[in-house]
Amino acid sequence: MAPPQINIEPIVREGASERVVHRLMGMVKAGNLKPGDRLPGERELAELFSVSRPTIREAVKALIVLGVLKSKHGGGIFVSPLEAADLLGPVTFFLSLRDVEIDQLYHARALIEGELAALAAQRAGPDDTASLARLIERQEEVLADPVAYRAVDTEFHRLLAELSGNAFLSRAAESMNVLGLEFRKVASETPDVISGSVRDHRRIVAAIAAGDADAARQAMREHMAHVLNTTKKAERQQEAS
Amino acid sequence: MAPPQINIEPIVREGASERVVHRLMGMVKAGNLKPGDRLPGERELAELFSVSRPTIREAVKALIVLGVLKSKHGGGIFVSPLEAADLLGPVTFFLSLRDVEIDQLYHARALIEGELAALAAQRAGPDDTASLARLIERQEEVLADPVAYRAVDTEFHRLLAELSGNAFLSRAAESMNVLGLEFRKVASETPDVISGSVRDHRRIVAAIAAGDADAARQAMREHMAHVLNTTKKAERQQEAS
DNA sequence: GTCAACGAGAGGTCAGGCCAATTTAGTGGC
DNA sequence: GCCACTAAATTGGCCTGACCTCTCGTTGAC
Repeated sequence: MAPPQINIEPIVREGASERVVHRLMGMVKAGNLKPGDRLPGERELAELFSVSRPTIREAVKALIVLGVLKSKHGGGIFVSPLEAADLLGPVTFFLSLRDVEIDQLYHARALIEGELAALAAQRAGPDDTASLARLIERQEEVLADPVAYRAVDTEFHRLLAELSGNAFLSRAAESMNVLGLEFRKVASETPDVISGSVRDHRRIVAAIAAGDADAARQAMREHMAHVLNTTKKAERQQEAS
Repeated sequence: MAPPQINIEPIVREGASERVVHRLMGMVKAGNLKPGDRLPGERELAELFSVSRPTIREAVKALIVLGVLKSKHGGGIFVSPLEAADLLGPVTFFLSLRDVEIDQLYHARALIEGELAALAAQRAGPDDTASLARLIERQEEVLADPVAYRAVDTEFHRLLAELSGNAFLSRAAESMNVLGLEFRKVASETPDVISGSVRDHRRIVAAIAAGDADAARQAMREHMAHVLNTTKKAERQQEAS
């Protein structure tokens, strides 16, 4: 066995752009740059750090993808609000990295979305339940249009997640919803399947409006079970064809 | 009030470099690019995506900072192992630790880890419970070494997740464990805190060995509550200093 | 057969320029 | 004097082309 704890770290020479990334990250973390602050222009930054503009652009771009900075074309570069929800993008990415087992996916969704519904029931006010009700009305208007329905449906789950107030569960639910979309072929979403979903949604909202967390969780879990059923049914039909 | 539901989203034109970022991330997610794979050269990528080399470099650099890619000077660009720590490390760097968010994080962990424990209780065989017991023995050997304990603890939760058989919940639990690591300062993990955790672990394993899913879930949730408590206590002490 | 030196190819960086969007200041009308 | 409109300066987005350094495969000498 090799001698322990050699730690030959220093071989990793830190390139210019990485230095810039770390310097900027440090400034944000230390509070020298606060959310909403505007950074100097790229040309100016290049001079400050004694590097070229492409190098600055690489570093800034990386921090934008990380969610730490935001840039407005022609406006400038700003420090993003740094809220949990904005920074959890990589979680979504990480969660999307698996071969999808449909039963597992919906077990996970039922658990997480159910909890989101329960949390929403505890926190939602009259305005919130009104917003949910409006979304359901819109769902009813597009029963015959699977594409439009899917958009409103996603919006429904997104709002529910927001109402839960838990950014971590929201992210997890979002990624799993996206994963589920892969399987829920649009073709399988017939008007009566959709109207069944809308019925589920209405029960969920009713429980939330009543402030009944357990009922909301239960309703959401049943909804997920229904979605799983129709998804698997469509899957079988496709295989048979 | 402004007219409702205008939703002028589409203004957000997706720049060239962002398109490249998303395309590459999509290829990784879809499995077209697997960990360890080598990407075409920058010049070649530029031609493939019909953009210039600096644009490619910006996108690649961003994905490197994100932990999705790695590059070796003179060697090429490779897909990274895509492990949770790599992908989420940069994020935890910025997650400001407001009490509310710590509560959210542990609410989420309790939910997901609890379900993992319950699933494990339903599926684990004698060999599995023996493995879990062995890990607990190792934990007892390092009560006084927080760093070593943390490694074994992570291994314990990882094995539990594997036994659950649900890849999505496993991933979600792993992400949240990594996110929580930033807050659980090693310094706060004193021997008696650790021995408390080991006691929790033993109760969890006992429930799993008995095949009692509800007891396992409950034990795990209490464990999470304990961890949350000590984490917040350490946080307060640090603020006071 | 082994090993060292060489070179093709890869990433890292730089310089300079054009385009597009935004901001802002100046100008004109009211 | 105030406000709306326009045009120039500013800023990010992207490209071309070049040079450097490092890696690795190959080739040649030993």
